Amino acid sequence: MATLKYSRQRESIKNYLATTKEHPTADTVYLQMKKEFPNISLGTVYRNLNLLTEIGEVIKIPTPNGGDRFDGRIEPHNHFLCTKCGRLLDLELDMKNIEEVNQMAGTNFDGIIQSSSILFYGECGDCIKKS
Amino acid sequence: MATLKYSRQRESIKNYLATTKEHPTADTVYLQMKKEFPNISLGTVYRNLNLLTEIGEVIKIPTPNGGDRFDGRIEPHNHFLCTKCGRLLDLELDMKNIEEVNQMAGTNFDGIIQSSSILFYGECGDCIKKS
DNA sequence: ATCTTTGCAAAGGATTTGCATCACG
DNA sequence: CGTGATGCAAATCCTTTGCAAAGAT
Repeated sequence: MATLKYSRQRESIKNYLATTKEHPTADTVYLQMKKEFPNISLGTVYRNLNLLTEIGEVIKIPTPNGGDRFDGRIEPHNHFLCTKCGRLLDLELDMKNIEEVNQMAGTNFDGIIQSSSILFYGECGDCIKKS
Repeated sequence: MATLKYSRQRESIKNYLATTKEHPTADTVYLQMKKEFPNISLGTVYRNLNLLTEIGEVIKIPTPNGGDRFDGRIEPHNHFLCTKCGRLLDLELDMKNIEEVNQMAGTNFDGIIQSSSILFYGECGDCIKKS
C-alpha cells in the first residue's frame, strides 16, 4: 500500500464527517467542501471518501435507493431509514447489545464476523406527527 | 394503484428468486431470464424487480459496493458480506432474536420501527480455509 | 376495448478513471 | 526530486424512462 500523504482536502472532509450529525451523500460532501475549496472536484471527494472508508476512518452506509451515505462516527452504531421522508437517522443500541447480536449470528456460521450494521426501516417521529 | 396483470416474465423472475440460493444482482437475473426469454430486456427485469419489491414478494439488499442484490426469501433473515471475496450469504437468526433487536432499538426512539435488516461483515469460511 | 407489460433505445444519476499538474515529504 | 493528491473531463456502471407494439382481462 502506498504511503499516505497529507492533503488539506482530505483533512477537511474527514473533519466535516466527524462533526456533522447528518449522513451526507458524496454529493452533499462535495457541496460542503466547495465552500472551503471552490475548485475541489467530485472525483477528489470520491477518492477521499473511499480512502477514508478503507482505512476505517469513515463508514459507508448503503441504502436501497439513491447514493451511499457517509458517516464519520466510527463507533459501532446503527441507522434508521424513514420510508416516508427518506431521512437517515442515528439509532442507538448499547455496545453490549450489538456484540450480543454479532455473537448470536456467529454461532451457526463457519466464518468470522467482524462487524455488523443494522438498518432499521419505518416511519420517523416527524412523519408520524404530520399524518 | 393500478391493477396487476399477469406476465410470464414476472412470474419467471419471481420463481427464479424464490428458488435460487444466490443473491443475484439485477444483471444476473437478466442473464438468467435470457435463457428462457431470449428477447427480454434489462428494463423489464428492473421494472419487475422493483414491482416485486414494492408488493413485498422480493427483498432488495443494498450493499456498499456494486449493485443491489435481490432475494426471494421474504421471511425476515439477515446477510453476511465477505469482505474478501464479496460473496453475500444468508445468515440465520431466530425470529425471536430479530424481534428482540427491533424492540431494543425502539425503546429510545420516537418513530415506529417496522423492520430491520442486518448486514454482517467479515471473512467467510471458504476464504479462511484458503489463507 | 382498455389498460398493463414489453422490448428497445435513449437518458439519467452515481461513481470511477486517465492524465497533466500541483503539493507534500 | 519522487511520489501521492488534485482538478478536469471523459468514461463506466447501474438504473430509470418514453414510446410504440404486444399481451392480458
